[in-house]
Amino acid sequence: MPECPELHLAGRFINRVCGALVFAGGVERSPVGRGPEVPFRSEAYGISAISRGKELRLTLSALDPAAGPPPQDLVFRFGMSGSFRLCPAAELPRHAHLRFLTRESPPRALCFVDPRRFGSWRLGDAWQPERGPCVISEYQAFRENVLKNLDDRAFDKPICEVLLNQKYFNGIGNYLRAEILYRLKIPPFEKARTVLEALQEQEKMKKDPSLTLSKNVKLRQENPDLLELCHTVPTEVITAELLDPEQSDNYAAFKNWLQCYLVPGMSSLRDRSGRTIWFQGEPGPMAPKGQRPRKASRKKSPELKTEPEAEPSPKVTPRASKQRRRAAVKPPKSELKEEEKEEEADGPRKGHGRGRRKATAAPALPEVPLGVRRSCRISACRGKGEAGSPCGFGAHVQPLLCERHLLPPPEGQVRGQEELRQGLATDQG
DNA sequence: CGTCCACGTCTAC
DNA sequence: TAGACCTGGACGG
Repeated sequence: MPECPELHLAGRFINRVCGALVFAGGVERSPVGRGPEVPFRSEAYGISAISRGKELRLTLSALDPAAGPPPQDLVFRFGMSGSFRLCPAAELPRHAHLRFLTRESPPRALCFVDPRRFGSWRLGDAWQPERGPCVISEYQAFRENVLKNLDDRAFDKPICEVLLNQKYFNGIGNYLRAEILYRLKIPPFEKARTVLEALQEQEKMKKDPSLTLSKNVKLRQENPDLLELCHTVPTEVITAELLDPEQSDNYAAFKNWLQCYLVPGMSSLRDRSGRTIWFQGEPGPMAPKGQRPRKASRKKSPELKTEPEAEPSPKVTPRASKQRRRAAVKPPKSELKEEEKEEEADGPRKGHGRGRRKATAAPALPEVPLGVRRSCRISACRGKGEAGSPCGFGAHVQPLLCERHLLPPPEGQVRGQEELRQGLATDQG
């Protein structure tokens, strides 16, 4: 669960739940984990955590500093699927790549779980130097870092792409960028510098000395700018406790909170790095060409078919071509070995084993009209009792949204922001 | 069964 | 600026 709210909540979880626990022994690492062995061993140690943007630092400290080893720091990134869980050491979840064992009997394990293994850890206390200040915990520094560097070529890009640049927006990810831009109805492919320079102007107005302090505060709260939202939107997720690491199978509140990302009725496009940006309204001047905004509808393709959608340009989306190529070029390297290792590392599979795909020489297809891929893959309403999936909230989003909004919004008409306001803890009164 | 898609970086043309 | 790196859920045939 990997944008700054998830990292922050993971840290809070570790401090609250593990703060009272005593850990013992060495740190276990699965052979496929994307990080080094941890050279730390103590017969009684504690674990504390702190997050910064999309990184999380753990500190292992012997309870008796005089007798034990010196403290060991570790900095994690969660990739697309990383998380921390505390569970009985005898029932490790699959993909628990790093484990800290408690001294209890029976012991439990604090696990870094990461099915896709895009996450990693490094030894030492250093944050990744290229990453900017945290949008949550270092708001002022974050803001200044952006506004002082608007001449950087990085801001030549569309705002939606710049929001993923961790040098300036450490902690923002794909769902947050959509939610933030949506609150201000900023076209995602407006040039970043244009958006942010305008913000500098507003800055001056807000510093108008004729305003009383309280009026100024009110003005700011009622008219948050883009950079403020980069702080308050993720903070909403945290303070409203939408994502509870102890209830990792319950994404109900979070799904309910999303106003734009994955929401039926919203449009989406691929940005220049192939990531899906969700938005409402105009895409903006720098929108990639050859792609038409796609409406996410609750229903699946049949009605889309009726719409004549012959793609005028033969252009293929980057993603499409990418995936086709991957399918075609599939040289599995020494599979058996990998499979065994994974088996050992991640424990027995729960369900039906899915045999590895053979390298079927799927021929590289010629370009396919976009319309073919255009159909909405968001599932239809399924009601609540759906079994929880081990990771990812995407699969859960739809049912809940449908619960709340029993009817889909008519095409083209989207719920107003106010209607959706959740009265979350950002109001400060 | 196969294809598409996912909360993120990295590095190699 | 494409891939590469991965697993697994949803969906279509």
